[in-house]
Amino acid sequence: MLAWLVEAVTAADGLTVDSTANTAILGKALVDAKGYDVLLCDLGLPDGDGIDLIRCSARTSPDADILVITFFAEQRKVVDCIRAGARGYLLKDMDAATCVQSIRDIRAGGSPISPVIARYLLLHIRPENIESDAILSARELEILNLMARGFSKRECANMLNVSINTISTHVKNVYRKLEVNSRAEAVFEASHQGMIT
Amino acid sequence: MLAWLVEAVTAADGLTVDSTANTAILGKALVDAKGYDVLLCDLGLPDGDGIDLIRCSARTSPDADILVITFFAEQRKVVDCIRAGARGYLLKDMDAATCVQSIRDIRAGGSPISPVIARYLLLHIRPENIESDAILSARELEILNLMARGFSKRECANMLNVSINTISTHVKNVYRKLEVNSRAEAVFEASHQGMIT
DNA sequence: GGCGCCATCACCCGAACAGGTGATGGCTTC
DNA sequence: GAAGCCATCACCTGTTCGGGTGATGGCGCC
Repeated sequence: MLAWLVEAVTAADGLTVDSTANTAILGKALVDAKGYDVLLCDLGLPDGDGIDLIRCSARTSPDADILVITFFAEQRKVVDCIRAGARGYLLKDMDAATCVQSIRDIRAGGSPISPVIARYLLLHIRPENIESDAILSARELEILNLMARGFSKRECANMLNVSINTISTHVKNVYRKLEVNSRAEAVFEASHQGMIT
Repeated sequence: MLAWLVEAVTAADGLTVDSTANTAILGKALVDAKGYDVLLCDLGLPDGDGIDLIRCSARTSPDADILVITFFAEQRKVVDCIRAGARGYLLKDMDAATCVQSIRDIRAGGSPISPVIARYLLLHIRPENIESDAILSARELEILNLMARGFSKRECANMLNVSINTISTHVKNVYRKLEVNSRAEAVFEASHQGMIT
């Protein structure tokens, strides 16, 4: 696999292979040495997790693009890699042309991602909530936001120049609409549904 | 563009073009008629927003795959489309082969996404927070999660089979670590940092 | 013109909460 | 073996919150 990859990249116009490693320890040494533009990284290394390598590279060489090329397609691993700093994720079933094109894409600021992998990422984008969308009034949302920032009812009342009783009423209505019965739960729900940021 | 697309799809083995529309109103009629497997949708329609079409299709034909093919590459639009129900997003700069392959991919459960677009989605995945990661103990996190679900201290105490005083102590420590001083703020912060889901 | 929703305010009560102080034992880490 | 963190528990105080009931005026919609 490594040999195949090196051949494909070397054959491509304008791309050169700087160094290669087939273990996590050797890879770590290459990352520490810096000086690369793109890091192609597998996850299933024999002596360690490739994610650590990604994390390390993201810290020491933030300008380098990290492209994961692996067999693994578990949702958990995919998201972990992205969170660790990977900017592309290819499955080991693409052809040489796709691979080379992906390296060019990632260097151009894009994020080449195999369709199967991309589906996992899409699941992380919160879908629109058809029913419970914008059911809170502007005032209620405003107050809920203040609450999320830790302000008490009395503080909210002062900030909005209304009575604390008014705040209480609004809060109660928020609870009713979100079907919750505590401030923490309301903030949690609202945060989940993207109402507050 | 539409003609080019129809030609490419028709020429592909196993794919047929059911119907086409060049306005949002005509598109709406096709969506209402149902019976399609894949909806290729542009965003820049002359008489309406393509996102409404996506939203409508996602509701009436949830099993159909929606693939956005458009010039637009604004982050806002991209995320809105995904949230509305799109499962793929291609820029209008790919060749016929890529387009056809993408339709096959999306039908196979994948999500073909142009690299430029995918980068926007990656920005929506919360990166690892190197500093403030795992500063909460497992127990504290557990209790914070229960709190976010609306359970009171007493309820938490019963569920975890400990004293309510213990819960109080944990909660206080959470406040100290997150530098907050209310339950709502703690939940908000934790939710923001991805500690609770 | 009524119905619904919004925003505003008032009063009440019992429960919960924040914040403080203090204590114990266990478990790593240096 | 001392220091640090964790998990556990206790008691106290004043404040806040949740929930209930009730009221007013404004605005838009059919």
